[in-house]
Amino acid sequence: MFKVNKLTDYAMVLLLEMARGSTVRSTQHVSDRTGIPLPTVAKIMKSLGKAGLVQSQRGAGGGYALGRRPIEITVADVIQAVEGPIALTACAETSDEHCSIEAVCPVQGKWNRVNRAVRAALTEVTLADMAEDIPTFGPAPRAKEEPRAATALLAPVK
Amino acid sequence: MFKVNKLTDYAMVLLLEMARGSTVRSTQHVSDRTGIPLPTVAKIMKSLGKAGLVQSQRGAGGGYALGRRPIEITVADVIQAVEGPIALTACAETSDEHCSIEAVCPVQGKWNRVNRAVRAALTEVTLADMAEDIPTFGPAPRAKEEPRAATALLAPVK
DNA sequence: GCAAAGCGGACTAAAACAGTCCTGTTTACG
DNA sequence: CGTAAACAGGACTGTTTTAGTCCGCTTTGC
Ligand code: SF4
Ligand code: SF4
Repeated sequence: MFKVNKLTDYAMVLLLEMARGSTVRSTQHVSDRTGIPLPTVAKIMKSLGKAGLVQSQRGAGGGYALGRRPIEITVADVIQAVEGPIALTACAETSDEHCSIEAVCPVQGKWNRVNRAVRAALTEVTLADMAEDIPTFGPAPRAKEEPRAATALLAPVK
Repeated sequence: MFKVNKLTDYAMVLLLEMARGSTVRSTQHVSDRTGIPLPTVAKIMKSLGKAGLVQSQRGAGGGYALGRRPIEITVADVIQAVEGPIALTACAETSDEHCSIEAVCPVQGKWNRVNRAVRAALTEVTLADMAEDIPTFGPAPRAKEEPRAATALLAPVK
């Protein structure tokens, strides 16, 4: 089953939610909106932050906002932020690992072509593409009543 | 670390080795040639066999040969044979799984575009492409002296 | 008939992942 | 200036996947 990490998938959900406005949102808020558990949201946000995909505002009333415009964030960026380098095999040029056969393997480097093709495919699609006609989030938040009083107050924009 | 299964990688090595001639080879032989442990080779061959990528010949002097021409075997084929369907997310069209957010997730289906792009990239590269100027295998077999007496005798071709 | 080889599937150890938690730092605001 | 909200960083743990092995059965050439 060739697939992306579940956390990567979630990261995309979070980013898409955040793409709906440029206000700063707390992890709590985003968690409620998406249904993804709070600690998990926090963890993912940290990864995204390090990669610069989101900006953080610390302190009371703080939270996260997109680090750059949706059209400048590619799926490849998200994967790399959460999972690390995209390297289909241990011997790929983008990898830092090594395989046990590496010394004698005649396939050495042959995967690079595939690797590049996949990366190109992942770089083609941006957050903006995926955000197209996504209306609002699901059938409304989860349980707890809308908890955005605090954050709404200091929404920097709009 | 976005990567393919190690077994998939090995599968490619095996197929590439087999692409060098149309004779039937035993798993033992292929194992010696590639340095991949015998039981592992056997396991991979079974997967490849089910997918039709290799043909098997049972009984004494039996073994495996490619199931079709190298140009007709794509990287996507190999991945699917070993790992199962290529479905980047649980909600992808090619997936048979389901995710916990699926009901309320507005991203639903948005990954299909990415999924298709990746599959296309993987389908573009064939075994023939990867086999280009691969001379012989490594610095010679492993330890044990060349053990191909038996199989060489009944090589159907060439 | 015997031995070589594949077939199917069960099993286990090791690694990766998903999720949680805790301790510390920054910052708004009363 | 104290308090509480919120992020930062990292350790930890239970679960799931993966990689690798093994065994008993079937097929087939000699
Ligand atoms: S050296 Fe060969 S076996 Fe090892 S990762 Fe590269 S292609 Fe795969
Ligand atoms: S429904 Fe949403 S969270 Fe679930 S797999 Fe699809 S995109 Fe990911």
